[in-house]
Amino acid sequence: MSSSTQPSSRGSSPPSGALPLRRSQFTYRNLSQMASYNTSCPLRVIAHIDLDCFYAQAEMVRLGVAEDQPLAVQQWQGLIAVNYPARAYGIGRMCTVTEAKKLCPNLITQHVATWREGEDKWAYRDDAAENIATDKVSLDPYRLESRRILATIKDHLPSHMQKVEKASIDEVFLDLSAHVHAVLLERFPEIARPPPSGDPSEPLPMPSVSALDWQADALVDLDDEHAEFDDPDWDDVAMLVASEIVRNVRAAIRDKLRYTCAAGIARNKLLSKLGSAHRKPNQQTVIRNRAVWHFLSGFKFTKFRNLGGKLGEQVSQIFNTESVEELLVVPIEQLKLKLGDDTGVWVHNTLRGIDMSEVSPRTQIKSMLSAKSFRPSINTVDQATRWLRIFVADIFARLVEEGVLENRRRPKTINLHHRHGVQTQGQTRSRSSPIPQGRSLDEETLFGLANTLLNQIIQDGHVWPCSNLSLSVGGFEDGISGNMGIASFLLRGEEAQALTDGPRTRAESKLKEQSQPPEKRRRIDDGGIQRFLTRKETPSPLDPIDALAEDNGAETSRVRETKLDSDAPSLPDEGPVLQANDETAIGGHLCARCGACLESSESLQSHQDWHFAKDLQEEEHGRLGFGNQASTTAASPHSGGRRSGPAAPKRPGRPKKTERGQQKLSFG
DNA sequence: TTGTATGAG
DNA sequence: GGCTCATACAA
Repeated sequence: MSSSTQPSSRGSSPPSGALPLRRSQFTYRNLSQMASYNTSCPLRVIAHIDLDCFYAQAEMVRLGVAEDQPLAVQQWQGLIAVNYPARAYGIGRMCTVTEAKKLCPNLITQHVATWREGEDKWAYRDDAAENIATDKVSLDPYRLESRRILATIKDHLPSHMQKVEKASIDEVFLDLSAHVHAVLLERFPEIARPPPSGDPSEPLPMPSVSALDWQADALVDLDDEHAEFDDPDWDDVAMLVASEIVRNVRAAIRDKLRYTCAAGIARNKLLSKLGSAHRKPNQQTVIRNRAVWHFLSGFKFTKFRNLGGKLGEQVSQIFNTESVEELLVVPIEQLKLKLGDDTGVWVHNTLRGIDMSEVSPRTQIKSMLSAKSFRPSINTVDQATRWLRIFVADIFARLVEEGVLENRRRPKTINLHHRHGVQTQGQTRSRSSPIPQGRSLDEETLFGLANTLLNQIIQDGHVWPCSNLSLSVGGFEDGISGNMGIASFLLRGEEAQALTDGPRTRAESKLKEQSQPPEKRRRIDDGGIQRFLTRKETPSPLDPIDALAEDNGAETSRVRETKLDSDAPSLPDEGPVLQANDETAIGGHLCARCGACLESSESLQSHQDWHFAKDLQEEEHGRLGFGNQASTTAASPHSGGRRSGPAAPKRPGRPKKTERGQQKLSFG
């Protein structure tokens, strides 16, 4: 196939004879769509940042070992992360500790921190591996480091343009569209002016540069033969700017925290994620729109997000191939027929690198779980109860970090899962119950609830032997900071009144509703198969509560705004472009802050007031830094760890890329 | 609301 | 494999 099968590729590019008056394939409207994070904007720029073998790096930083020191993180007799120096010795995932040591006698194998019955805090213990029967793993040290990294990332983005989604403990997505938009206007004054014709659908002039300076570090992924002859258009320039931003963010993470990471820059989450996995340690990859087809064609689709499991298996069974290229020729009707309409359409789009899913500005967790697999199974209520104590201690400590004590956030439900039988098999059951709201939540209360759930499970019989138990809390809700904060004076009448009625009452509920579209809660991020492009009429006001929340300690004292009316007025921007049938907000008032589409200027104003209030609220109880609260851990820098083991996550994608064409001048 | 499955790191 | 997380869907 050629790039013409690719949606966004410059399908019909004029003969390379350079007419100075050639127009961009993008319009003024497309440009302004960037400012509102319109998911169908063809100039959208998304980045995915992925820490290199995160747990291993965290231990390296904690222990202060040299960068080239082989190190692995051990969990019982296995390895859960291996740094790159160790991988050079052939140490990988499935290595046992002894094998790893044999391969590299110099290897440091640091065991993860553990909770231990009788102790009230997790800690790094020299004898953890031999105490699998009494210890339980704690990943807290990594959660804390994850927060520091997240804060650093946010610190290096403009306070009103931090659209960051924490995808996992060591990954984030950034929607850099608005940020890049601002940089473009600044660097290219010719497009900062309104369209000469006054018509937003007028094409932009071509960028005033004939070649882009992709720094060596930001490797561009190739094209097929001819595409490189086309002059760069605005999407290429946008990618370049984003690549600069990402390079700076990575440098900050490295300089301040001593962590390296890989990154991918592309037009959506799907592609940026594939991009970050493309060149692994400490590098970044740009996938320009014109290179998408070439980049994807070499993949097995089972490498794509959501196709790595049973769905992918099902697809490959039905069509008898795992190749993207081969599946690409299957008509969409065929996909719909075999997979169902929604899934069929989703697969069809995904194979083509089309993904309109939002970068959901969520950095807070929604549930927390503490679990233990019992190597020798446990067989008594007493044993189970003792584990519950540890689970509760673990979870409660984390709840404190989340601000339960200040009633900042608290969970609504508690669940206990149980697995009967041996090892990984055996049926699992669970029981859950609401967590009484009202009074403050303490450790004993939690323990009582957990015990009740345990008793319920026991009553159902078939409990012993038990091979796994896990306790989790979820359904977190934001509370109102006790002193009915500053936020309240911004609220009008009844809302303000309600605020005083007590924690988390109608006022909050109301605000919540307002921040989330009517019907259900809009599915902002990925997850489900369907729902990807199809809809998206009004850009959802991304749950602002979550949005800013986690900017913990970050001293990002934000300043008032309301500004950027400059781009807001571009209001009803809609995205023709991508064939994906998505018309967007029509005739609404867009909030430049979050992309929400309000019906009237009044509601827009009110909505912006809400942002203001929320900001103040956040500012008020500015979350404290995390670094310290680790209190418990005896961060004693001892090095002679134990064994080592397998590797870390992902790996470099396999596509065969023909690197080429990039360098040249920079902006005029 | 409660419980199970799936997918991911 | 073990330990977390998130989400969709069924009961």
